[in-house]
Amino acid sequence: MRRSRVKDILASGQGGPVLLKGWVRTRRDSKGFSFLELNDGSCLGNVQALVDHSRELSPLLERLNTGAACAVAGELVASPAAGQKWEVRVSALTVYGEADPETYPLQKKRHSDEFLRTIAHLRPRTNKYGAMLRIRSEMALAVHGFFRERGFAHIHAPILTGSDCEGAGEMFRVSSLEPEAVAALSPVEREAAEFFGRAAGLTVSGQLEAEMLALALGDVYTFGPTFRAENSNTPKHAAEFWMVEPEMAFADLAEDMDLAEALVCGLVRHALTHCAEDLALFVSFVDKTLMATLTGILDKPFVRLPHAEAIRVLQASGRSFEFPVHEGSDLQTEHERFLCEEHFKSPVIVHDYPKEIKAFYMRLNDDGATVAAMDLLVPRIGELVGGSQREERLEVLSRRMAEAGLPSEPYWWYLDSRRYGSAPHAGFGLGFERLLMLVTGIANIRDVIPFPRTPRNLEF
RNA sequence: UCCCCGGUAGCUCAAUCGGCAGAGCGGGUGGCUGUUAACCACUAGGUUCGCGGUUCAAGUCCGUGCCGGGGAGCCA
Repeated sequence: MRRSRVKDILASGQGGPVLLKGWVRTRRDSKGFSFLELNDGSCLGNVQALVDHSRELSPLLERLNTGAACAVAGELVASPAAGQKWEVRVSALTVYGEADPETYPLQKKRHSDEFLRTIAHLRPRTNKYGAMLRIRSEMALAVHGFFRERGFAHIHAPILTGSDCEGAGEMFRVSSLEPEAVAALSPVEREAAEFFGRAAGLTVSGQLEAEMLALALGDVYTFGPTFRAENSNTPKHAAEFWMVEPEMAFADLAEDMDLAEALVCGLVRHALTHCAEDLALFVSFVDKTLMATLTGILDKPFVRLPHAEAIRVLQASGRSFEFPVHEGSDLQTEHERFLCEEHFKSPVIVHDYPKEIKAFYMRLNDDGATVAAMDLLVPRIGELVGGSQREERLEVLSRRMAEAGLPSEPYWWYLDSRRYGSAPHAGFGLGFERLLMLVTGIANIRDVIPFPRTPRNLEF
């Protein structure tokens, strides 16, 4: 007999013979029989199983404590008691793996996020992390669905990269050489000995490669792991995270903002319609205002305002910020939060930043002072998306690189795309984990990644 | 990396002015009941994060290291 999933059992319309395999969430003993509550990860809910203290079943039942893995076979019947629609009358029991209650860390009680992080290998068995991981999976599929519907090609940007200076952040070095062997080598010898014959690292962004493919396939996107060796110790930074990076040929900044807004709204809408049960857990136990936040995002168009206008709003607010704002200054976290959480009470897209505070590849506007960049800010998270129209004019791009102090040789292939058939194009990066934080209300990025990598944390 | 806060039983926390180490939950044992965060009784459980110092006496005060959280910067 094939095993039934809890999800299907709970939704089934009729009883009958059933085989269920899962992990014991709790066991309640009565005189003569016990209740087992089983979860198999297919959904938030459990199925209650009724086990008689018969001569055959009792010895097996005693081995089934919270956390143990087992199979129950029996009859699915309507439950006579309140609390559940169905229950399984167990006729046969198999114990796959016991869980010693003296040492099994998960108890039938609420645990702190901090404690659960120390047992990241077991926390997916809790309601909260199970729900988060199901939503994470569903959101990843929704990303692909969103772009597929719009005719974007999913492309795989390399994870190993030789371009050292993409400007997005500190890069992890990758080498196949033994550290002891390297110590004895001169820089030139080392380069020759390296696997790639040159320094290599983990990608900090697939953007440059995505641009090449957008200039061939039209509309493309990458969705993959990204690595930053920044010593960032905050609830919204991780050393390894997943980023969604669309890139559109023949698109300008306005179309870029349109896409970002559509993507965020599309994903939020998808969560509301496809993850309702798991989302309800976060509404009850993590963030009471979550529903209002999510529906608020869908309610009205995002506010869009030029950077200079944002500065004026901040100056006119009468607020005394720790970092006073002035023309040309970058927005601090306190400013971003004020704009979207207090002033507009809405997601805000700030665009057309002073060129001095943005990357070299962003398209220089006609004013010569600003670039066609945009940041999408959302309540609580801050920057969810960062993007721009790219500089497609070879001369301007070369000049901007020189101004930024970047050597042009390593970028010969990037510049080639501006030499041959260059075209306007635009794209952005969306932090997948930050999106999950937005959708679930989870406050720390370490809790939306199964095995988070942050400074000094590489266990599991 | 900087600033602030914290580290006490398996977990969440308390411990007054520096004066005998405590509770709830979880675990174990027994009881009871179609139970459902079950309930009742009993019970075991401690290098108070490490190192050094002050003191008759340190969980408590001082120094230092490690770890965790919050804020900032960097950004997705």
